[in-house]
Amino acid sequence: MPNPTGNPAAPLAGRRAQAARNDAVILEAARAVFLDDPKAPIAAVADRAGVGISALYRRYAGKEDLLRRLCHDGLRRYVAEAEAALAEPDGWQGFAGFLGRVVDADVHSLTVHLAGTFTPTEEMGRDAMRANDLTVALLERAQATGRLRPDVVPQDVGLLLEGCAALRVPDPERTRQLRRRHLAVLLAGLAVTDPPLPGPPPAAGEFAWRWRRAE
Amino acid sequence: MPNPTGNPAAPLAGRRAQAARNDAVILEAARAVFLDDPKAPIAAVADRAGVGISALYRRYAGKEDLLRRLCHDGLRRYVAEAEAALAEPDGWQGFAGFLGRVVDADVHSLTVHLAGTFTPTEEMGRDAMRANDLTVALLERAQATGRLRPDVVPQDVGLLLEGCAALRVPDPERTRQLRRRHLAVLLAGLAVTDPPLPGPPPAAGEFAWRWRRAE
DNA sequence: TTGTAACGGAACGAAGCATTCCGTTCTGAA
DNA sequence: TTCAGAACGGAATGCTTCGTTCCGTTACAA
Repeated sequence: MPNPTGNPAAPLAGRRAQAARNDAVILEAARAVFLDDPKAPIAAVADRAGVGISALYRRYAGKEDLLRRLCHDGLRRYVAEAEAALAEPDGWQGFAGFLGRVVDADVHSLTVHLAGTFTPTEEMGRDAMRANDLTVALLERAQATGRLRPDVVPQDVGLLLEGCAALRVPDPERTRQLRRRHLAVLLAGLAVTDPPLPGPPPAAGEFAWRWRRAE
Repeated sequence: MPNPTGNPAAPLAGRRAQAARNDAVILEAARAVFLDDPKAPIAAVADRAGVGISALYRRYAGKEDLLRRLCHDGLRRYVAEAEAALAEPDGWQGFAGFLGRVVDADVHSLTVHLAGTFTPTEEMGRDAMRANDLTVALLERAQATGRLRPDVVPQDVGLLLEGCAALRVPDPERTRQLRRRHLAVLLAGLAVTDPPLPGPPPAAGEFAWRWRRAE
């Protein structure tokens, strides 16, 4: 009985409304806390959300459940941004804008840094493959414009994002600015063909181990 | 009595020699372990070194002592590399080569990632200031050649290094290769003046908080 | 008025970890 | 050959942290 008033459009009120709002508050708090420290105790999330621990356990079976949810949300965000970027007419603009938005959203910390702390679902596996396909498409389209150096491979994208995500200061907005600055250097370096990139480029399955559960 | 044979040039032998060798083995193990995980238990260091825990405590008053030593060594390495780079005739080559060697040596993980886990000594403070001065000199010299974009500031160097240090895979040599690849993109982006870097550049004392002890 | 969804937070138990302690081994000088 | 002690291995200790459970309370809905 999701809406006891019988009016499907009426906003929830009273305790039910508070509970619904808590769903969002808790998720947001969890995002902030685990972004800051992937090993943070679950009590820190409750504190940040301003709720008790039981409010958390009412919604998630355990810490692993919450982590999985956060990671999956990040993955979905990545896919959504990539799809939006593919709709952009200019291939290079689409690629560059995509990176900027993904860096801003801190998607990388949500996915890679949390990987290994839970066993992924099958749906996450599918979404990850889709994310990979979209990345390839985005990259090839950008390279087709001639503005993106031809010797970057899809796996490089993840590494670029990781480099940006590593930058972190206490103030989130300042963090965003510094990452954008870092990304600007990287993009300038990607828009140039000389000198070519050194070393064996990262291979397709080279980072799969990240998703294996830490033993 | 460092050399009981009385011969100053004779190599140590027997138990004393083993102990001297252990000094190096332990330090090397600590480096590897804490590079991999700054929060690693001290027992992991002993395991990796193939010694017992007491061999560690014989040499260092506690974990904090060991961490401080490791960090200070990294700082000294940074200073040494910077001095060597200043001796190089070409300003741009000196700068680029410096970054490469510092990335290879993983100095950044040794310093910033370990910061906050111990109270620094005064000597470390002096060395840090010296490192800063050398970085400024290196940067200005590179900019004077016209090959380095004029809108990078000394604090950007630390951020570049941090981005590279974030990349890590199980195999150390592969890690080095991937970081070099990342650095190549960054250097290409630094060698170009357009577009200018966005956002307020990092300020002088903006990262001092990293060195305050975690409470 | 009352059943109950939602909650707050103390309590519990397990795990991890820095440090200490003690018994053992081996060196090197007498 | 003897033996004091440097060097060491690793179990024991005591403490902290953390995930999860449990129970009493609140306030809405009927």
